[in-house]
Amino acid sequence: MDTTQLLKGVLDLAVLAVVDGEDGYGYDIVRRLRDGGLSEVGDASVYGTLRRLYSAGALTSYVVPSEAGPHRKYYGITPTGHAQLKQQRDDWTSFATTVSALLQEVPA
Amino acid sequence: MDTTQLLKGVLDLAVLAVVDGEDGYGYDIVRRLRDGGLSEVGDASVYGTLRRLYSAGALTSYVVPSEAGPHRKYYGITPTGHAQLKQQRDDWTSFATTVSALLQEVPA
DNA sequence: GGACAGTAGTGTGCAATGCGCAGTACCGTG
DNA sequence: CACGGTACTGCGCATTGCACACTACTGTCC
Repeated sequence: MDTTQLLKGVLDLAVLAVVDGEDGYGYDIVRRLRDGGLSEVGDASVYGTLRRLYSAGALTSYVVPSEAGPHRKYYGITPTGHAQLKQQRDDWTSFATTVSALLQEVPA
Repeated sequence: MDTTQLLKGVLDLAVLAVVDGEDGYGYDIVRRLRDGGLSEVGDASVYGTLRRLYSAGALTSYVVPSEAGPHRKYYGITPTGHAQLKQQRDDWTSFATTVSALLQEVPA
């Protein structure tokens, strides 16, 4: 099965939600998402999303020089990002409700 | 707000679900989807989806000559389509559950 | 009778986005 | 000092929803 298409439009939301809990860096965020159930998410997708959200002003970033390994680019959420998270969470909720309702319209 | 991206991967499912209840033609299906809550769905998207599903063998089609207006191309679901519907419905349900859970991981 | 609105379907090109893959860089271990 | 693991970046691709333009048929109103 291919949940790729379902991810579209939700990855932003998922990333924001994860970062909203606690700042994180790319690799870590990928792990958190996978642990959270989005096991099929690709790392490149997450990095791309982080960059996009950063460009949009939804995230801040600061580099923490390596302690063991390469540097880590941490991301934190901005007020803009928080607003976006809230908005998209509402969108998602109402959308999910609508779709679920549509699916149940069929009794037999 | 823009639910465009959310629609991706769900339109197939929505169309299958609607047709599963009763055969329908493009214009009619668009109306049913909009009435069902997907108010922002574009007509071209639905026609495109119908063609795609038909090519994939998930739908049959038969033309009913006009009674009042141009001809109508009706679509019905095939066993293949039914299987796909079932599969995608499960995918959706589990995906929606996962995402909802992710979103609630953040208490504050 | 002819312009026009409404219904129904098709084709084209575009934009967004997730992904695979390759590449870079840094660390500790054998 | 080669190698595997961690961390990040860049490139090109495929899918898919959408706007827009176009065809075609019917009934209505002037």
